[in-house]
Amino acid sequence: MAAAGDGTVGKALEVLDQVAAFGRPVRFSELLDQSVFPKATLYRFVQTLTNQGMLAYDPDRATYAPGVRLVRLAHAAWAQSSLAPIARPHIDRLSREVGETVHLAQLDHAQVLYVDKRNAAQPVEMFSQAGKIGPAYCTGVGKAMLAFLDAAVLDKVITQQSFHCFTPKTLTTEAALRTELADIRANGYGFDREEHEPGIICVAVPILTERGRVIGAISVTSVTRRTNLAGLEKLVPLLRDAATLIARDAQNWRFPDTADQSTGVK
Amino acid sequence: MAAAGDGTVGKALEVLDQVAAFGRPVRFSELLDQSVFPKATLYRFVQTLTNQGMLAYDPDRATYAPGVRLVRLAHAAWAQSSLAPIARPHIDRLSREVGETVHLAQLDHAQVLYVDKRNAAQPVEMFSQAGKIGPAYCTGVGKAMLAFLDAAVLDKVITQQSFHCFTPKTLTTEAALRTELADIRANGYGFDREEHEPGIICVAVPILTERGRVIGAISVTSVTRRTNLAGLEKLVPLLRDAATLIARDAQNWRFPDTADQSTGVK
DNA sequence: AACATGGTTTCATATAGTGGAACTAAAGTT
DNA sequence: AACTTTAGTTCCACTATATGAAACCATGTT
Repeated sequence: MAAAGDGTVGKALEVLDQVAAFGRPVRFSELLDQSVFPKATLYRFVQTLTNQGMLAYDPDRATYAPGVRLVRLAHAAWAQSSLAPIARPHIDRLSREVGETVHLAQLDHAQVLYVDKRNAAQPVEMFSQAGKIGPAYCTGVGKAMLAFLDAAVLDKVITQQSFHCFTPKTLTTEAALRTELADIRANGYGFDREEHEPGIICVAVPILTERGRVIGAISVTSVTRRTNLAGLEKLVPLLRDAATLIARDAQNWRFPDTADQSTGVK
Repeated sequence: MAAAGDGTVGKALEVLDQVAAFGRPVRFSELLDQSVFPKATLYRFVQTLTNQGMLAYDPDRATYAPGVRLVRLAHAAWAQSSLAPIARPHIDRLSREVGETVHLAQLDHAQVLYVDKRNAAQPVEMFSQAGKIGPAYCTGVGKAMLAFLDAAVLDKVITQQSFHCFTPKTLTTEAALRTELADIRANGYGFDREEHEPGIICVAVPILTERGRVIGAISVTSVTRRTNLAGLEKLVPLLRDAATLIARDAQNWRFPDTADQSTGVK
């Protein structure tokens, strides 16, 4: 679990996560039911978060939902610390070249966070995709990233995997996963062999800094009726190129040294 | 000011905002310089926020930036407590009808937060637009929302306006703004008369619940070389219709009562 | 009128945050 | 190489702050 040991702040953020996890506005009592905190404590957290704008209270329905302040903060996060803006041109090109859906993901805690997605055919549907999360142990991008983590970090992250069985092909043991990761590390790329959803396969490569730190992963997704693993494997060079370019750009990315910061909406 | 009196959590979030405000990765010392907190305290906050994923630490450059966890949370915030998903079809239609840029905004603290934008010509560029903030006292959407706030709330919000002068036409006094707001309240719509940027004008209407609570605003933006205020005024009925429909949908919006919450990335 | 149910406030207690100061690491200067 | 400065991290005694049981206040229910 995300270190709940970070004192009061950590606990408050836990509550925030809890609200977000509901996926819909929740009543205080619903939160209370599944909360580890006693009534009064939870109440205070919710109050604090609300008048901080991290939660939004709907007085008509008496419900709480993640607040709009998060949207503002996320804009900054997405623009600065996600790879999305840097990777955008490369993702675009890759998606055009391969004619399939391309995902860009990063690790958030022990989960995969999709920060961008390009669908060959359809136009972009951003926020509805960016920000979504998925399991690390049974997705292409997830495994590609895990494979290149430091041993110590990996150990911690692995303990946090649910190993829930989504399909008959899902890897459900630590041992199986570790074997797979070794493979991926050796090859430099990995597959999702219908481990998360039946009929859905993908190839993924990690995005590594020069120092070898994983900063993300990209993948090309397809369906079994259209192609197979061998078909996807042919795309590896393209993926690798894109990943390399993204890593390079990320490395060189320097932020404007000075300049006036205006409020910024054109 | 956003009640900084919310104990430890409030303080930590203040730090988070501070980092986000930089608009680029920052070093610890830079934060310290402009922080109200003593070194050790600030240090602990930054630590906590970092291992909570709210901040991301770049070891190569020794800098902090808003973390990816925010992106995940924002996804939930955007999907649930912003009007964007509900408003989307109406914004789309409006933008097609008027052939101009349409903005959807909500209030965040005392600022305007743009949660969606539809550009008649170009395709959507989501995260790069949603999440941006702007001043309330000199934008169409801002004034439209302020005009319909409760007196008490408005008083507080007005004290938080900077009244920075962006153009010769910017309203720079509380009195001027209050007069303007009275007008807007009477008419049900308001203009931005190049108050924020020269050459940029817009009409805006508030989005009101049946009970009369402001929940957001929409605007149509144009440039002076293409049209004028009278031209924009003709669009008011269309805007009003859209706003009404959005309000209705927001009112009726009920979230799935039960159903299994899967991890959810297709 | 009695009784839930959902939400808010109080208050004594101790846990958890605070911040001055001391320390270490690394970079710059003489 | 010794010496200073700057940036980042850890210590720890002190007390401000968070805690949560319990009481309380609304509403709606039987």
